[in-house]
Amino acid sequence: MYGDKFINFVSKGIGNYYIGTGNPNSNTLFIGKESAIHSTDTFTRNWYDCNAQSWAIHINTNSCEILEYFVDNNHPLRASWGRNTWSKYQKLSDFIRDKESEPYYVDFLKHAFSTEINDAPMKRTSEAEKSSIIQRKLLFKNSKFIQDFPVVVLACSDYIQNNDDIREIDDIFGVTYCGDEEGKYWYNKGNWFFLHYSPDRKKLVIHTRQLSADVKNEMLEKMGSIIRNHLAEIGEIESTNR
DNA sequence: ACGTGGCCCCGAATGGCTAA
DNA sequence: TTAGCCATTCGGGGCCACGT
Repeated sequence: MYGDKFINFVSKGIGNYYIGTGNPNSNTLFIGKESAIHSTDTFTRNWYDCNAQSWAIHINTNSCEILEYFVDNNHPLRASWGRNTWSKYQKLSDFIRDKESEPYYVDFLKHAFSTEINDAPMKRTSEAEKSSIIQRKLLFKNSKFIQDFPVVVLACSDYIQNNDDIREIDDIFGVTYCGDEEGKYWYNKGNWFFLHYSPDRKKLVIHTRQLSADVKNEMLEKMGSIIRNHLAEIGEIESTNR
């Protein structure tokens, strides 16, 4: 059910780092800033800290996480639905699969895997501890599991950089920016994304902002169609029951 | 009438730049 | 070196159009 690359990534992570959530066998990886968990929320903190351990159990028992569910009135995601990150991931996933969005329904976890570039959860990004991001970038660079996804969405804005001096995205993911004409999508100062491809064009890495409040639907729709076309071109239109 | 989603504005925080 | 200024980002509040 799970491949060696993932099993290896999980076994090294027990007691060390956060793995993520969703379907590790999918073809799309979402990388956000950090999990939005309040410092006083011990229950969710505990869930986060035990993430690698619980993946080890899933591997040993051939089970998986709950990958689809309805966000009812009592669900913590309900109040901020439409603004929070998971509702935006869901919408993007719907565009990728060219599917109508169902209100308050989560199933993008079946079709994508989600993790964070900062392994230090905090409710607000401004208060988050950011000193360990550099180590996690190295972890991602050296992980076969992370590198194998043919589509990576870096939804973490300034936590990772590609500019005149620093080419972190190129370096970590083995890709290059394909230029302003083909690869730059700019809607306003808070809505933009950039395309990067591997030399053989099989891997697409998209750099964008944290997908949460004030994200334009138009941007998600365009991003989704680009990902969909890419998956079709490399013959990865996903199977439905992985 | 009401709920939902899209959008805009505001505040807090950060980081870069510059002038004193 | 440091204070001040500005641009950027993200969460929250709230308004409004639209459809049922």
